[in-house]
Amino acid sequence: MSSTSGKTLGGRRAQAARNDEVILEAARAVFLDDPKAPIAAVADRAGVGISALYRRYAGKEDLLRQLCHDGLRRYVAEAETALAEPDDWAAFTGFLGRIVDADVHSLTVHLAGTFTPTEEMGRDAVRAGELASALVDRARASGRLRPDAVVQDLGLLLEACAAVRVPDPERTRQLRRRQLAVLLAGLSAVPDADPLPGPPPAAGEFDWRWRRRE
Amino acid sequence: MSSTSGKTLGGRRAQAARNDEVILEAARAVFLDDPKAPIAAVADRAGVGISALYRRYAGKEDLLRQLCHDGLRRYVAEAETALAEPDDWAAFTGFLGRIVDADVHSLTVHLAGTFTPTEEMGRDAVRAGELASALVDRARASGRLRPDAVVQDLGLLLEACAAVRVPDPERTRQLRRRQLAVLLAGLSAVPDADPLPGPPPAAGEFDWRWRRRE
DNA sequence: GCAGAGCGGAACGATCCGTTCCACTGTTAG
DNA sequence: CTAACAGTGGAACGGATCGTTCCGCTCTGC
Repeated sequence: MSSTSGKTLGGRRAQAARNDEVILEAARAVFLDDPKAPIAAVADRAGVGISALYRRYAGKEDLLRQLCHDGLRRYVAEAETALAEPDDWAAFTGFLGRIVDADVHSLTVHLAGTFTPTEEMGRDAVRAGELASALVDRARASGRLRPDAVVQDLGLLLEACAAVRVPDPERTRQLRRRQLAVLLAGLSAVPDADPLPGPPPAAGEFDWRWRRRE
Repeated sequence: MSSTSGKTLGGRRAQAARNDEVILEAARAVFLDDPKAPIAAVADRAGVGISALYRRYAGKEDLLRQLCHDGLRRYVAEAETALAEPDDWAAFTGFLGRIVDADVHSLTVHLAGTFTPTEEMGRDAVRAGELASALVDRARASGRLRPDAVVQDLGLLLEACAAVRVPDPERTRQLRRRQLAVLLAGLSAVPDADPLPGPPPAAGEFDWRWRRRE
């Protein structure tokens, strides 16, 4: 098609550039469905050969790390968006809705432990925690969130939504929304409610997920 | 020790009888932790050799089937116990608490699809569904359960609790109890509550889990 | 004392999977 | 026009894993 440089490349270069995107998309879909899927499954799904993968990533671990880091960045971005929302409760629920819809939890937590994390990921994880804390604090201060809810309950909530899973992705999204609605109703402040039982989840209690497994 | 027949066997026979129990217990623990653990892990955990396993079960599939069926029977038994409880809401919540504590959900659903089920299991599954329906209907009729909750929401709830998982089993139980409390609060009837979104989970929508995977 | 039930665990064969490697193809610089 | 080569498909390789079998040993029950 067109020539040496400019917006739209033609021929081989364009195909390569498009493959960058196609491969990442396929990897997301495949590893979301099964965190320990073989790398060949990603290639198949993307409709490319295995070489196309290894040209871009040093190995499986590299791809997984990138995918997970993308999820983490998305989490941070959505949290920042939410903090800009004036309504405290809407910020909280809107944030969770978007995270659930985008399946960010599966991208991060379920992939963790399959690779050695970078230091930058550690920093982003800390930042994610801070932002989440801010959102929870605001929601609690607004009086809409029950007083005995803590930040770590977000982890339980997201895990609960991510656990919902049927073959059809769109139906999965609907059912997760329903699950989220139940959980949010359960986390809403109501007068004379029984307090939540047991010691609340503590900071760092879920850190083991990030340590290398296997 | 003692002789040919009687309550307490001594020696080899006794060891064999005890192994029956030890092996089942080890299998439960191992496969609850990882549904596709190798069979050798069960032997190790039980402190026996692999032969001791194969003497009792035709193969891995056989063991998994038995384990799953045990879970199903436990589910049915707990549901029957619950139906005998006069207080409608206590029957409902008590049932769920016991199922969550015993991790029956992991024993059944997470093991399903790894073996070809027997007809008897099919019948037990139907019965389990009927009993669960009865419990939900009673809870809803009592006015304590929100009107737009359906039986299949129990599946989502149990999945959500089973998804909570930390290395320490006792702590896992505590956190699951907390999760259960949130979900039950969310499923409780409150005046002027927003209805749950989306088409509710339908009958048979989760049957695919029981079809053979891999 | 002996037949054999019960057992431990090595060995085997079948997959499965990450990674490497090579032949091929269309593009692009000169 | 053509030589180099970036980009690619996919076969092949080596290692790991796991279910199952098998053999030799022990200790019991008669």
